[in-house]
Amino acid sequence: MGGVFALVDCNNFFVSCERVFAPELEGQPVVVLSNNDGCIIARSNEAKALDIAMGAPLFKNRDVIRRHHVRVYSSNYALYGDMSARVMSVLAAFTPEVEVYSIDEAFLELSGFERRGLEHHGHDIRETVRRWTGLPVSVGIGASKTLAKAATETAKKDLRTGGVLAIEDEVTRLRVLAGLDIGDIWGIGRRWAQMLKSHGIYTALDFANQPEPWVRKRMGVGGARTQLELRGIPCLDMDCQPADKKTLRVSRSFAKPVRARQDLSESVAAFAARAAEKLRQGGLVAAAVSVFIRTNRFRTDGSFYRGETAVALPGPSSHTNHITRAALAALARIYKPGLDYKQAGVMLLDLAPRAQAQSSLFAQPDKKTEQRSDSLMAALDGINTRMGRDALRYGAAGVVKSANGKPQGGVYTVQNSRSPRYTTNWRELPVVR
DNA sequence: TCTGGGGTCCTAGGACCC
DNA sequence: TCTGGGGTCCTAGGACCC
Repeated sequence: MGGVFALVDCNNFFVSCERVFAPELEGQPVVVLSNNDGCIIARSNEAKALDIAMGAPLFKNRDVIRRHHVRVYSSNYALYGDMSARVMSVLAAFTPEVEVYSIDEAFLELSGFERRGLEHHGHDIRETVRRWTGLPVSVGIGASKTLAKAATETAKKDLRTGGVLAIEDEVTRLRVLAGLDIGDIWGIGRRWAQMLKSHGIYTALDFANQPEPWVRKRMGVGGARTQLELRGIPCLDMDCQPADKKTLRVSRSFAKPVRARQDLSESVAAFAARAAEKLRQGGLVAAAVSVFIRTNRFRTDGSFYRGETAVALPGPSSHTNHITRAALAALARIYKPGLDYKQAGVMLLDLAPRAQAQSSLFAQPDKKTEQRSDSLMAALDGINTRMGRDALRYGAAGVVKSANGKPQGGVYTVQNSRSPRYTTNWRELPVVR
């Protein structure tokens, strides 16, 4: 009994996507930046070897970047999203049981492939993805998702594995867990790793062997589940249908602090409009809108302010004007004048499929009004699809103010070194000579 | 000077009800 | 003046993930 779980994980995904279209980056240190070019969110192996940390601010790494000629890219989500879809479709050819876990990872259920040899099968997957997409992946296989994750970690680090490792017997399981730092276990984050180390628990094996009640008491059901999974008892099933989203968020940091209420309102209105658009794309409606604003959270002088509040919509809706109005009402309750705001966001709550959403008893709009406003939204989305995002916007979202001419609806953002959208924009297709 | 964005789940405590 | 127990719902906060 029990399943066979494989995890396929793209190596240094964002960097690898850049390399597919710029092969001269092969062997060079490369990093990819977050929004506003603020943090380093992906690193090539060469960049990792220079001790450039994940999530580190760019400005703290200027020196090492200059000294070692590290190539720096702004993030290009249009490209990464498209490359991700290609990888997932290759994986779907291997088994119908694929769970897309994140932009660069998927779980596969491989029961029945044991006779062929699981590791052999893993190599087959790895080479096929490489051939069809140009992307390198690692494959880990085990009796639970957490063991598959652990196997992938090890396959990545240990070059002798050739990028594929299957945990098929007890000896291998013990060896892998003994070589895995507690903080590298899937489900054990920074805080818990710190807590466990303070109790002398350093490796995944130490943790797996800890008495269950002790783990349960300090780490709750989540910790207990991780422990069982490491022992080879699966607690997490495959989840091939993407779950229905419950919340949806649009937020940005500002490249420059925002103080004026008008500017903040325009940004929040722009986030609300974008959130409503995402909502309609998903065929969903929201019941409430939450807004947050915050000043610089890295300030140490105690001046940090964070305000957040939610406002219920009159009834479940996906209409830009309903959502914007609620967002601005929420903003009015938390805005404090005279502060330098660094970040703001809009979150839509209690999402439900549009088809089964019930109108509130108190806010039943007459059919005609509702139809008219539905077709207005459809027209808005249609134009923005054809002409590019934000071709048409509500006045509340303000005018274009980005530093590099990219329309962002009242938000001040920068993106200085984005690669072309090779695969999703006709004007930016790679040219073969 | 400069520090991402978008999610999920669990738990503890309070309000409220019977 | 004395004074129960249990269930449910909501919220805030904390942990985790990529």
